[in-house]
Amino acid sequence: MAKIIPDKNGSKKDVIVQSAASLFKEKGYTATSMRDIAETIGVEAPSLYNHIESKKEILNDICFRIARLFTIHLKEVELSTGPVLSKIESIIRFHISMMMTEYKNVYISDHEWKHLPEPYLTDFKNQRRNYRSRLAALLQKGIDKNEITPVNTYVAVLTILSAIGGIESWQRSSKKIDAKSLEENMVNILIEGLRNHAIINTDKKIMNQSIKINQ
Amino acid sequence: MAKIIPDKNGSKKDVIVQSAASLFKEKGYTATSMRDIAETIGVEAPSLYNHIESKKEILNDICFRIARLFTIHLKEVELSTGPVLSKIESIIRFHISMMMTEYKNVYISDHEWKHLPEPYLTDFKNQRRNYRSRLAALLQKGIDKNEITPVNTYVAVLTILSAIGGIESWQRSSKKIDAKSLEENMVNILIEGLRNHAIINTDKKIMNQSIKINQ
DNA sequence: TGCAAAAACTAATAAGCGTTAGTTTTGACA
DNA sequence: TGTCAAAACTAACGCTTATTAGTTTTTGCA
Repeated sequence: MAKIIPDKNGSKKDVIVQSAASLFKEKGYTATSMRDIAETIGVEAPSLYNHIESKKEILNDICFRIARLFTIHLKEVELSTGPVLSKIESIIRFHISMMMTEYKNVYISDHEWKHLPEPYLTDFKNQRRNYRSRLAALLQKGIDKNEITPVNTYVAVLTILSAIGGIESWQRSSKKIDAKSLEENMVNILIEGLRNHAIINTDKKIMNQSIKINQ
Repeated sequence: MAKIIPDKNGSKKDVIVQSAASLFKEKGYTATSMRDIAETIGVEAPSLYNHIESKKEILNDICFRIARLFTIHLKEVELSTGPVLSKIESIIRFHISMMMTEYKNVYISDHEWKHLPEPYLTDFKNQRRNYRSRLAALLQKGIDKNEITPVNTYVAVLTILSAIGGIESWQRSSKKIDAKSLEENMVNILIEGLRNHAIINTDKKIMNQSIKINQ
């Protein structure tokens, strides 16, 4: 009789959720069965229900935990001081670091949220819309201050988010290119794409200084 | 007794494939049933099999048709003359125009290819790898010629492709922003992010001229 | 109009799905 | 060691799946 071995947290549920996450990422939520999840853990499918409510609950846990982490960081950046372009850079770097440390879960949150059950689906979509609006507002402030080149903020937000979200190999990045270099390249392309290159030199010094997160 | 009304091509299969595409885009391939597809057309599920081989064949048709269109265009660009940055711009604009005219199908080709059956899955992945390699080689040529800022070409390719692929609302873009402005904003962010801003002024004239596609 | 082919239908298949019920095993503690 | 709850198990439910078989209807043409 096999059993679920708890992780360092002591939570058997986390073992199930993270095993499921691997399969959701690889095969998609719908194509992954409870029997698939059970098999990778080494138990029978009904045993999972001693620890979780339903398959949908697993997806809920993944999507909302990731959404919360992003929202918390955005709040911190909004409350910080410094040039707008540096704030944007901080957000970009946070997204990249999330891709490094939480790749599977971020991927699922990005690609499988459609299968969330109501009313959670509506809630999730609202949170996402809210996040993007606030990011767009930040960009607009940068444009107003001549730090960022005049651009449609709606397009810019989606460009940034999907560019980062689209890199498939953040987690195994050591193969083709090391993580730090991956991050610097990506930040550079996006930040230079947004920077207002028409400004005078004295402003550049201001723009390149980094923000201070208020703890 | 309902029936399938052929489109202007005269092909009933195309009606099935495009109806399926709408559902695949909305609910995902696995979550879409043959009964779902049949219902939107107004027939019973088994009737579909008079025109198609299987559900998998539908996905195959969609993914490989889109892949072919991109490959054809890339070949044209490779055979054309002009500055590399203009070639890249042409590719970006083609991707954007594909998002406008073939949104559903491009989305499926991007997001549902995992469910292709072997050996088509392997074939598709090879085609995609090949496409990206050739795009990276093009970028490298631009870097060598000082048109493009030195950057990891692997990262740049994925940044470009996923940025374009990630804009979710190309087809209903008229709501928030018109198509032309969407395109110009996106091209601007990406091209400026790649441009080598350290070069001298006389080079700029060359870089801004457009390429000539050899017909 | 009559005939053949195309294309629709109904009924049914075997397989797989998430989940529940009821039972047995396990592990921690008295 | 005996007890009790936690957590595993087997069996099965009701439902959905893609697809096939066999039949009926529709369509295009002589």
